Amino acid sequence: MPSATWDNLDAAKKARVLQAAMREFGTHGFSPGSLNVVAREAGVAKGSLFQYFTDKLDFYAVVCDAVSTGVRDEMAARMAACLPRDLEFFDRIEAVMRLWVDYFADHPLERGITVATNFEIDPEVREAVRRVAQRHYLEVLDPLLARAVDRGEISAGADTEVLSAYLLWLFPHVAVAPAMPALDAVLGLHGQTPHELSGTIARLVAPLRAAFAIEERPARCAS
Amino acid sequence: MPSATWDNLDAAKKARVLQAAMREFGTHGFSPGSLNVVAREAGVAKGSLFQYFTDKLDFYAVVCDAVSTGVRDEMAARMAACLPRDLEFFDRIEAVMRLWVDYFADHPLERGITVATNFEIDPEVREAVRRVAQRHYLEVLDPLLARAVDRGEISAGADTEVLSAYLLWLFPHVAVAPAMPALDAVLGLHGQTPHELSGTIARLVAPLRAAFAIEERPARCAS
Amino acid sequence: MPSATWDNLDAAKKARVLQAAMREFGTHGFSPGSLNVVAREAGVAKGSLFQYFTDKLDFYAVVCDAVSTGVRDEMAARMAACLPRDLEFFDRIEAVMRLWVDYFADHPLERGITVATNFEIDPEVREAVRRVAQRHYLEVLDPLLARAVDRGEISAGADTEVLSAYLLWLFPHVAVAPAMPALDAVLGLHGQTPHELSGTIARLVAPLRAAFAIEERPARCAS
Amino acid sequence: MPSATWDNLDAAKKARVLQAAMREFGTHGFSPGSLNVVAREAGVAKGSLFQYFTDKLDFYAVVCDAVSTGVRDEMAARMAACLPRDLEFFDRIEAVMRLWVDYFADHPLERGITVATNFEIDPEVREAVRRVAQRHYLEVLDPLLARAVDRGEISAGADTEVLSAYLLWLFPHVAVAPAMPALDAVLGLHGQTPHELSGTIARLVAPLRAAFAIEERPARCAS
DNA sequence: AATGAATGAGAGTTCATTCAT
DNA sequence: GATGAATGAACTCTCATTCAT
Repeated sequence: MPSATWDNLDAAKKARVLQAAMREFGTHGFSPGSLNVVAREAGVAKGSLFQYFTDKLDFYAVVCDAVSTGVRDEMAARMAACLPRDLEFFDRIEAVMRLWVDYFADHPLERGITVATNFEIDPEVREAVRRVAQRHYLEVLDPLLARAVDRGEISAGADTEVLSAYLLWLFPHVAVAPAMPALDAVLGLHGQTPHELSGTIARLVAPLRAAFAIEERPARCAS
Repeated sequence: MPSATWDNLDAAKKARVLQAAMREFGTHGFSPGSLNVVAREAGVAKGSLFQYFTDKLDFYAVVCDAVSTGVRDEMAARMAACLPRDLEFFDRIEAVMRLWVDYFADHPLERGITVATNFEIDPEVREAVRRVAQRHYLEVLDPLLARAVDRGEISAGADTEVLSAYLLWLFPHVAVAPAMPALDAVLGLHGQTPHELSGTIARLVAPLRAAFAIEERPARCAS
Repeated sequence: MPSATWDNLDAAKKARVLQAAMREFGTHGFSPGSLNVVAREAGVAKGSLFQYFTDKLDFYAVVCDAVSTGVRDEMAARMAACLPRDLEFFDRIEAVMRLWVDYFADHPLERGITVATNFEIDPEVREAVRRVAQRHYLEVLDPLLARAVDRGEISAGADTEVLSAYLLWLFPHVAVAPAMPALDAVLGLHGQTPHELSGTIARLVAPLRAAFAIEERPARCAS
Repeated sequence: MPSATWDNLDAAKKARVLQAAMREFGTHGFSPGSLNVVAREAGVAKGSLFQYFTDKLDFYAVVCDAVSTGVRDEMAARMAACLPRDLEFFDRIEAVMRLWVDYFADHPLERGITVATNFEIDPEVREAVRRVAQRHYLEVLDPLLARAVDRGEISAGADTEVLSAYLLWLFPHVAVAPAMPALDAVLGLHGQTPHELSGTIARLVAPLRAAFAIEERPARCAS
């Protein structure tokens, strides 16, 4: 519940504040993130932040909300622009994931907040921040899934909830792991080139495809 | 690199320090966790902590290491005690996962540290803490996987790295999600009864089984 | 010295501002009382307060002045309405004190400001606020005293200044103590019922009566 | 509940802290009093105050307690040293009051805290601070009163509670009013010379004497 | 080896006041 | 005349770390 002051704020200043907050919270997370630093980097008075937001958490929630909304919109646009109309479901998932990875590779600030959102340990904060992000993910995924079921690309009886759960883990994981040392210990996602990532995505999607797709493809997944 | 002083410390005091640290870091994570609180709750002088450890991070690393070692040992014992000799691989994974879930349900302190380890955002800290935990996981998983390949329960050409990656996500997830609101948005893991959890585990393992197992079971997974 | 803007202000808004200020300053006193809160609760802009008044102290003085004027007027009205014409002086004092107590019991806002006025510690603020209140008290008391002397109810040579001083302490004390824990330690004024208060008032007035009245009553005061 | 650290503190530093606190709280009261200022003037680190005391209120309570204990002890000593053995009760009260006034005239710091204690508006703070002071007052007054009753200087049936209440008001009033402008509006206590004060004290005690004393003196009090 | 007092930087938050609109 | 955004100083309180004992 940011104040009207925030809503009506000069767009440039708003952007500066958001940007500084994304950098700070994205680097250190919520609790260790410092409002002093945000204010300084944004070039606004510390007190001003408290005229925009009721408290630190409110501020953080707004930042995360703005980011996940922005990301979803941007992704929707890219999906509309770049994806062929009638890709099979898992091919589409792979394609989206690659767009996703590309986007976050180019947007370290958004990536930082995504990390912070997914790695928040405090229950109250996580609650405030994560539900929104998950909703945005699901609003993109659910229609894709529904369409896949409709078109018979996924077997009617498939456990789509579990599929959702896996995808909801996969998406942030591949977005974030390439820039996060010591996150993924097996596939070596950290530091992979775009080309390598593309391959890794295919490998990661393969089991889901094997398990869920009505196949005209081979079900076994070879390395 | 804890000091010799720490290594030679009276066992009871050592236990008190570890316990207090588990509670504090497990509740708030590394950075917001307070050494003041740990010292107070452990009943040792604040200064003593700095004679045992070089700094906060060193301390934290030792705590996390101790926990993940302890968990692995305990799990190894339980697996030896409770698991039938010749379970098929995925049946065994499910069984282990249930043991895992039971263990963490009864050990909130260890669960807390597991959460903190998996949700650490600071790269330096994560590095210090997470590699160890992952190594312990893999030391349990890898032999199981190797045996499964040996016994032909997994197809020879299967992408076992990807399987590892999935399992490495699944294990902490099911251990931790039941006690963490707003973590899992789809399957409702939070607050599930042991019986429900058992079913959820089966659902989560099903796709991996479908994708990787040499089947005598049906490959499709229905909800 | 409130501005003309304040004087000409829409009566309803004026009332809202005064009311909010009474609540805030009456609860916390001058220095800890917050203009932010007053403005918010009154539904006026923070800046407006500074158009009505030169600064916080000016504002506070106006509020206190308004309250003590209002109280005096109300008390004058009640005295005219409720008091028999020819009560003896100390009987009248007791009666007035009971009216007084009743009034403040029903007017927590006015009571709050009375407390704040009497408990202000900062000399400049106290000066600005207390002289007015005392003048109002004395404008009520002095005529009563004068009449009493005139009518021979108080001995001609009596030290009426001292009597004034005592009454000037007694009135706010009994008005305020019933609602203030830890003010009066001996008589237990805090939390007394109206009936008990009536008795306490009689006890408190008794020594003054004994010392100052030309007696047709017994001079000793028994408990 | 100050910490052991405080209790064992180097006496000189303790004195510096107490002195600085008396000055600050005595001048501005509890809430507007600044711990920053206290720390600076005492020459200790801000953080140190929080190792001595749990919070500001705890600190303040300790300061007030120390002051009222000190004052009572000093007064007891002076009473023992300066007062003739068998003064009549009200003569004694007057004498004590003069000692009292002298003491506070020479001890502005103690006077400041006495003011702050008696003028605290916040109920929680007042409770924490005032009960102690009142207890100290009563521990001095009650024996005097008891002795007076014993010796038949006060009539057996007298309402000694009311007498206590008056004295409990009189003592701090005369101690404090000479240095506080705008406190007393009638007797002009502010700025009186010691000699004038002595007379004022006699005038103030006179009515109580008239009302309560078994008289060999005239009961009427003339100005 | 153990202690715990001392530190000062920094945390989030509130404040009265200013002034451009 | 009314507004409310902006400010930066000040607030209480916590922190990891040092070091003399």
